[in-house]
Amino acid sequence: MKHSTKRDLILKLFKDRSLLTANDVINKLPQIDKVTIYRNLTLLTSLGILREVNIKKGISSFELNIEGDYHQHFICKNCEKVIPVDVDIKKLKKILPKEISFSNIELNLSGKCRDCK
Amino acid sequence: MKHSTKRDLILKLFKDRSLLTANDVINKLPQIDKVTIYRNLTLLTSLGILREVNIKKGISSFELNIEGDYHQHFICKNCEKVIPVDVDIKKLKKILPKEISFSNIELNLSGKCRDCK
DNA sequence: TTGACAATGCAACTTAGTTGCAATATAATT
DNA sequence: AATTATATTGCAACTAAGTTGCATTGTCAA
Repeated sequence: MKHSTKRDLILKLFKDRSLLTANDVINKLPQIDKVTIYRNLTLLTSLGILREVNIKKGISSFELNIEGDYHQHFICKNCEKVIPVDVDIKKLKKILPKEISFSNIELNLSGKCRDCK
Repeated sequence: MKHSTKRDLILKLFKDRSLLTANDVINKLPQIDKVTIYRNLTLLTSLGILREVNIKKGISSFELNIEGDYHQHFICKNCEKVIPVDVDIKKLKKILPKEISFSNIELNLSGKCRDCK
C-alpha cells in the first residue's frame, strides 16, 4: 500500500469522530472523484481503520473504528439525525443466546429525537 | 382501502414467517409487476402487518409483524443466510441508556454460520 | 349500473455504489 | 537521476434497488 494525499484528506474528515456517508465525503471533498472516495472508504474499512454503520437504510455510513469504543446509534425517524448511544457490550453479550457465535453486533435504535418531539 | 387479490398473494408468502426481500417476492410472483410489489410491501409495513428488517446491507427485507415476537437477526457474512435470534426485549431495554426514548430496536448480528465455518 | 377512487402496469427515472481501463502518482531499484 | 513496478486515480459507463407519473383496470358502495 502506497501513501496517498487524497486518502489522507478523506481520513482527516473522520478524526473528529464524525459519522459520514460516502455522499457526505463527496460533498466535503469536491476535488476528489467519487470513485476514489468509495474505493478509499472500502479500503479503510477493510483495514479496520474505519467501520461501516448501516443505521440509515440503504446507505452506508462510516466512522473511525476506535478499539474499545463500542457505541451504537440512534436515528431520528423525522430529521434523520444520528446520535451515538453508549452501550455496555458485556451486558449486551450476556443477554444474547450462547449458541450463536457472531463477530459483529450492530444495534440500531430509532424514534423521534428531542428536537422533533 | 380496497380488497386486492394481488395483495393477498403477496401477503400469503409471509404466512410461514419467511423473511423476504422485495426481489424474493418479485421472483416468486412473476405475474405481478414489481411496482405493485414495492407499493404493497410499503403499504403493509405502514399498516403494521409487515415489519421492515435491514439486516442485508442496502436491501430491505420484510417479515410478518407479529405482536410480542421481538426476535432479531443474524446474517452469515459468507453465505448471506439469515437466522432469527430470540432476544429478551425487557433485558435489552434495561441495558440501554434511560435518556433516549426510542420506538424501535433493530439488533443485527453477523459472523460465520455453522455451515460456513 | 354507475360513479368514486383504490390498485395496477408500464416506462422512465433516481440514487447508491461498482467496474473497466487508461493515465498518473509513489516509492524502491539501478 | 532515470527506470521500473505497481498502487492510485479519473472518467465513462454500468448495475441494482427502489420511486414517480400517468393512463388503465378493479373494487365496492350508493
